[in-house]
Amino acid sequence: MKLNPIAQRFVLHWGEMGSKWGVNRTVSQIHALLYLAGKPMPADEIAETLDVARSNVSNSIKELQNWNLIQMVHVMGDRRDHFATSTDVWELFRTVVSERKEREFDPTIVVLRDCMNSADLSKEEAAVQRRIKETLELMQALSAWGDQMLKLDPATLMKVMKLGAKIQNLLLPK
Amino acid sequence: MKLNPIAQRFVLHWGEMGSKWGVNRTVSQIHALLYLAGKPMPADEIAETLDVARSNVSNSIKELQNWNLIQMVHVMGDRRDHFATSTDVWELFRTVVSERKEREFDPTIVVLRDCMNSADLSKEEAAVQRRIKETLELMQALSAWGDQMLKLDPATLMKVMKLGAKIQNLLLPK
DNA sequence: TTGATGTTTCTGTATTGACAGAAACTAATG
DNA sequence: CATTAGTTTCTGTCAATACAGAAACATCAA
Repeated sequence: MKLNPIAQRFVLHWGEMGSKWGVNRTVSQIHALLYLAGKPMPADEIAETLDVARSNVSNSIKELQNWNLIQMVHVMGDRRDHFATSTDVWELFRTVVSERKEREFDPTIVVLRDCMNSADLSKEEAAVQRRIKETLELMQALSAWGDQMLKLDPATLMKVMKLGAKIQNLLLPK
Repeated sequence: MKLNPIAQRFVLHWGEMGSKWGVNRTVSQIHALLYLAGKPMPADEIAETLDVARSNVSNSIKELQNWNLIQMVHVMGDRRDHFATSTDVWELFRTVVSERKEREFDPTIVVLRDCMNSADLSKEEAAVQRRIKETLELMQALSAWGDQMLKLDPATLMKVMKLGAKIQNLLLPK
């Protein structure tokens, strides 16, 4: 599969973005490719299109599966595993946010709670205790809010976002 | 300055977290340290406390300054520059989100817009064009929403978050 | 059961980024 | 203006990660 200039630019840029956010470049590129392709692709074709080693693709696919971002599917008359991602950008967005939250946000909350419950806490100055507590509270609030937002359907979520800062008008008269 | 066990745990964990999100470990550690310390510290004391090279601290401080996360201050009777960060976790949160957005989110929007305006776009399948468009739209919506949320004061923002999914009740009767 | 096709794991190399230590530089003080 | 205290930049080393290529493994069809 040969990429047109725009698709190429998209895939390459997505790879760079991924890097900046701690995602392996090849992993992001593969996902971008499958998203644009919009149809299942076998691993060897992915490797060829992106010009990376077959084994690299294999490992990256495993990673994407762990992130629930791609599914394995089969094509009639083809023995090979094919891989596909959702073409619904909202669904992808929510999957990414939810996975990241689970593996890189919630664990921090656990650590902070742990700190708050530790016997060692009394050794710290009151101000330090307060700051840890405030950090925990902010993160918990964000976490609970995030969970609820993720449950809303895209259309509602979009409405909420469109509302933007006007939301405070709905808030006050209460 | 010697760190108590809890402070140490906090600082180390913050460093790990940073790494996962593409922030240099020392940079995150220094920021965590200054946050907990709650008072200005000179570079050499930071280096000693975290047990890293003086030069490493110097570079990391520069990075934190670029992120608007720390300020240089001076202490009476001390020639050295001291560095301090806000102890308001909300302010920190907003600074980080806003800086990240500016340098790693908005540029992607620019690239996507560019793609949409490119003459090459017609070479792509209609479905590809649509997906790029949808991606751009989602990111623009998020960006605009983020800008507005960042302008709200912490208390309001907290109320919005507390409201959570109940927000859709305010939305429907409209 | 054997060859063909496809997948996964392993091993070594290369690249990147982090970091220490030294050297160079700058500014303040007497 | 030289000495001291402090900061920044530079250079080389180290560690982590990404990656290619090969080998091992699995599955299917004849």
